[in-house]
Amino acid sequence: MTGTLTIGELAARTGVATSALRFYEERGLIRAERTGAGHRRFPRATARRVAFVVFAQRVGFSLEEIRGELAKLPADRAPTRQEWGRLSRTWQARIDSRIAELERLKTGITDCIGCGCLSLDRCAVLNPDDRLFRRGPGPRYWLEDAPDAG
Amino acid sequence: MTGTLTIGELAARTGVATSALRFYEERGLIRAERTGAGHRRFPRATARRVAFVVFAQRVGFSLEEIRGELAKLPADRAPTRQEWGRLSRTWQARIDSRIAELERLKTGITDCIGCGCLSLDRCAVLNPDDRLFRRGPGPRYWLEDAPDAG
DNA sequence: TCTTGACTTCAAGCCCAGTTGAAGTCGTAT
DNA sequence: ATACGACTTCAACTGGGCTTGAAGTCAAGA
Repeated sequence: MTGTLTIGELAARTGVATSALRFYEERGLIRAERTGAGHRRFPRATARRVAFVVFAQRVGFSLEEIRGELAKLPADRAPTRQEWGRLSRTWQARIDSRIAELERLKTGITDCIGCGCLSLDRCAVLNPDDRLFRRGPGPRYWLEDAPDAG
Repeated sequence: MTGTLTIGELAARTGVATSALRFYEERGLIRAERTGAGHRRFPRATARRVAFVVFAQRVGFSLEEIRGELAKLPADRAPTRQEWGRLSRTWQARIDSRIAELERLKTGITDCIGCGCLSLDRCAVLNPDDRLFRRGPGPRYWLEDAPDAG
């Protein structure tokens, strides 16, 4: 019980590879102090942050989005009940909109594709708010869903 | 009205770039005949297949998974009501399991991360069937969800 | 002393889902 | 005749999310 965790300990507790943890640190999702030898020492609260990263990725958020959410939490201590509550409410709102999209897609496959309605650019299922469906080039432009909403 | 579509026409009808359509053909998701000059001619039913690809990607399936689903449909004519019904039922089952996972994640963020339960490898939210959570190295091992189920 | 194991950095590589660009071929319109 | 636009192939590049490997540092144990 040292109060901090080595990268190996953190990896063991979270199931996330050390290489991934270094990558997350580089990307600003987690932070570590250094020992005299230059070794990382993570605050114990980091395990919760890593868990959040894993969960959020399952939901479909990019690391950059997750970084933005995590920036609202203190890096070196456990969040208060209030702080955690705020975070998890915005998180739940995002999940809800994701679920709503899936529901649309579920009926869309019969109603929309099945019937031959194929103007995807203006499709109400893919593009409910009449936003421009495609935004600029790049591999992942389909996957965004109003990332700045909420 | 030629009965078939050029790649440009298919792109215009679906909103999917010609480069992506060539990529889909290369990956076996769609098929085209060739004119004497080597130009692609797509059966009209291809537009429906492309729509399916776009929808399925929004849900979160990889092109390889989508290829597997599409392989159950005829490439060069519209699917019968039966064929389409079968496909959309398995599709809906997949969406349902995706939604169920999101519901688990939604409560998991407070119940599981919030309370400090951080044994992600054996976490019931991430890994409900007690499957091994991590399967081999590779960037995307979190994202799979029993791809061969159904 | 020497080896082992955990750590460090840095560069390169991998997979996915495409995009981009160069170089060339058609067919039609002017 | 020639220019234009739509098409072709092929190779190289992008971006996200890491992993892998090489080369080095440090502390503890046989």
